[in-house]
Amino acid sequence: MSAVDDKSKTGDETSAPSIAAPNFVNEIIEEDLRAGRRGGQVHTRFPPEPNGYLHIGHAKSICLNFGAATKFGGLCNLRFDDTNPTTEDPEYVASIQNDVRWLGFDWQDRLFYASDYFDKLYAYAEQLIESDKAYVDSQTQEQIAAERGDFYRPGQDSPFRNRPSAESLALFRRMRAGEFDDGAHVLRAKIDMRSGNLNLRDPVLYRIKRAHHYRSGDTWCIYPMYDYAHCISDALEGITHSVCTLEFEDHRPLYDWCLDQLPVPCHPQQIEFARLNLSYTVLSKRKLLQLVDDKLVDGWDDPRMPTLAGLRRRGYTPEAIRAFCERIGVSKRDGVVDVSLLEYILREDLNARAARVMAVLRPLRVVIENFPEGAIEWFDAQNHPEHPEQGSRKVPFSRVLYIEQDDFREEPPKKWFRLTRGAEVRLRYACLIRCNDIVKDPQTGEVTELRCTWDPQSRGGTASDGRKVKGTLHWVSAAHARDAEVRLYDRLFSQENPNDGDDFRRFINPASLSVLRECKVEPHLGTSQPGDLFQFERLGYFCADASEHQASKLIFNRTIELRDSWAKIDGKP
RNA sequence: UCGGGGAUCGUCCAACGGCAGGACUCCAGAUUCUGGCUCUGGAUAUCUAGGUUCGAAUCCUAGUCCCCGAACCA
Repeated sequence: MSAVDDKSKTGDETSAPSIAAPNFVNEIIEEDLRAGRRGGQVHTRFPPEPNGYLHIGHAKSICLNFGAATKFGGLCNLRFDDTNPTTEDPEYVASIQNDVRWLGFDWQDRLFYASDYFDKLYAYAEQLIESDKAYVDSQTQEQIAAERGDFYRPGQDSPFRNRPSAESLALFRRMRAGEFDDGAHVLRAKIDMRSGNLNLRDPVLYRIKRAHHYRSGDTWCIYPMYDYAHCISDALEGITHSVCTLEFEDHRPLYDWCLDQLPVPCHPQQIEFARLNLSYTVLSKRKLLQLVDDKLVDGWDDPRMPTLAGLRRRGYTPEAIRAFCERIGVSKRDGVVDVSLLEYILREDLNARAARVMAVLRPLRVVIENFPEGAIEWFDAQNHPEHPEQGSRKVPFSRVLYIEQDDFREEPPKKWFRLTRGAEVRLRYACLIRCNDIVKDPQTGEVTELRCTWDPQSRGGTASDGRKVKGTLHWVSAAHARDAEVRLYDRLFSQENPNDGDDFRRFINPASLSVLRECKVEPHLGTSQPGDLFQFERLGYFCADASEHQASKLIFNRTIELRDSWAKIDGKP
């Protein structure tokens, strides 16, 4: 895991999240404020369970919750919903805090854990029993399940449902004291076994689970269930608007029921929105975990992962992710956002900020025959043509250069602007060259070298006689170039909806990563630091790998290609 | 067959009884020392059927389709 180290900010840019765009959640909050409800306060929370890394779907929720708080002058808490010790891990707790901070949000001193409320939750549970709103059921899990009925048949009351509350209380205390085996008893709410909403058919509130909790250790052997713990945690923190995803919609009556039975400080309003789905991507914790466990990717921060850690290592900026979350909006319709929107916003952000450099990924040797051996010309190259204030740098030019193999074709197709025998092109920021001859490997017939001449009158890139060339190529001087490894990342899945079939893993794109080990980059890149972002001119946006890049071994990740309209033309018949 | 939710360009989001709009994608063109960026133009939508109304994406009625729900997961 790479530390939070945001190299992506340029000096004059602020990382302050922009004000949340209007959406139906904000409209509800605004209306509450207008009507003077909830004491005129806005207090939200982001409540992850620490059982996996955060992904871009969580970013939507984070932006919504923190964004609403910011927009209305309120607060947003970070709370770990850690009520299931068997799946949770401190590694996740650390990564989640790291990622939320990196995204640009601040919970200040309001970092909470549901596990810190275990005492209070337990005391409330005793109250529930005393007021005959909950009872201890001593049936097996199977019996309870069978009794619950199904969608079409009502449930049946448990034989223990009318157990005297004193008896339930005594049993519950013994559950807590560790006198029973796992599963021997559960605490259930006494609601309505015939409800059409299965969540109200006497849901389990507490279960016995002898598992070591990463925070509370072995203090507890009973743990509260989500429906019971979440609403009370919200109330204890004074949450006004409890925003969650659509699948909790029919849990809302239970959320409200619990709070109605107890003398909690307040009764937050649960509001549900549609979770993010992205084309060519999986966003379920289960599947992401499987990718990691099965080593189909290189960990949670593999640059192909939609995790915030993966996106960060890939070269995404927090600003781009936030802009994306704003742009997709918030609604109750479940849909699939086209990943090309994410890519568009990424390019938009990177185009504005990334310094331009030249790098040759698949080198083809070029000899400038009329350029003296050992001589060097230094040309001035702009760091960012759209931001001249970012200055320029000197790039060395000499007799032997490298250009991209893709930029030469012996038999050029129509509309070919690049190099071919007899053609003239510009080397970016340098000069015009013409290709006179080609050298081939006598065995393979592969083109191994281009023999060219330069026009000394075109120094800087424009011909003295005003003649135009259509093609401009990037290049590096062979003698001055640094070697680099470049990792070309592409979409992890080749199927638009990888969740479609029986096994999402068969849609993994076999070309999602290809490693190029013989790349040549301009000397300037020798001083680049892990995390630095660049545009390799004419190729795409790249970042120095956050964990493996070093001065002695340059490693760049391709964040995203530049749009390539030539590929379209070239691809046509 | 039960409960909850949702249906607007290919995709996402707007329009809150008064000209269906924006963004992405796609197509065409201009510009360009990045076949990038930028700019211009174009294509494409109100689930269906009735009703209310001067006027309906919006209100009413009846359908249709899609999503979620039967963990001692969250």
